[in-house]
Amino acid sequence: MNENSDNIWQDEMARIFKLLSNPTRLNILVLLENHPLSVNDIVEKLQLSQPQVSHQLAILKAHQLINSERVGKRNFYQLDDPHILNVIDSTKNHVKHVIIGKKHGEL
Amino acid sequence: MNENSDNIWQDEMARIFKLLSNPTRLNILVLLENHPLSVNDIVEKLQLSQPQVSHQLAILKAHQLINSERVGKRNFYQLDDPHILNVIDSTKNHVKHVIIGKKHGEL
DNA sequence: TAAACATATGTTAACATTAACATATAAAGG
DNA sequence: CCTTTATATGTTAATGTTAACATATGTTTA
Repeated sequence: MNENSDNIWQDEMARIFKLLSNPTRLNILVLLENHPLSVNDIVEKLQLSQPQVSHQLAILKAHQLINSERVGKRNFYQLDDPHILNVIDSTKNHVKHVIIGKKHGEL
Repeated sequence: MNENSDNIWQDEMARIFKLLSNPTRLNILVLLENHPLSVNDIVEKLQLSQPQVSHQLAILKAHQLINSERVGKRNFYQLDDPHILNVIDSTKNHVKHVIIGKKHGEL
């Protein structure tokens, strides 16, 4: 009956998935899983250009996946919603499933 | 220490998220959450062209998110990996979080 | 307030994705 | 074996995304 009320979320969901579908952004999110980091921290850890990191951070922030706090000269970014870690984690499980063993029923 | 061993999955994860980032594909997956459906079933439920549905089904199948079985003239598709439902579900939670109440700590 | 540092923004070209259409294949029934 | 039904595939144009670069902004400290 309200099997259809979920449709409301689908568009927004697609938007979230699009955010996560970029390896750079995904890497950033995973880095932030443990602790807040400055832009430069991320630049160094991921070996990317500063503008690119800033750009992706801006996108992630615009969609409320992360937030930032200024400390002196530096901007520290951190995850804004722990749920997103669940998303990433669930996907990790799916990926393991695909990579390791192929299918379940079918072989 | 092996905080880095997860990096192996990130590329494949990004690929999965890309699959989920298309509203059409997402709609299809959600439809299949409950029961296998033929191509035409999906066409009717989603009001899309048959070629487009077939095309997206092919993509989903190529990435092992669904599989198909021929019954007479029809091809029935179903989810191949229940994990993917967890991914969708986790994301639903995140989306609710964003839409309903904005942030947690910050207000 | 100028210099140095940290980060953000704007622009554009390369590339990837999607949608729309025509057409091809495959099975079933007459 | 021809027709109908169900689905798949190929092609192309429109659109969206990413990466790379130059440059701008904001903060601190001398």
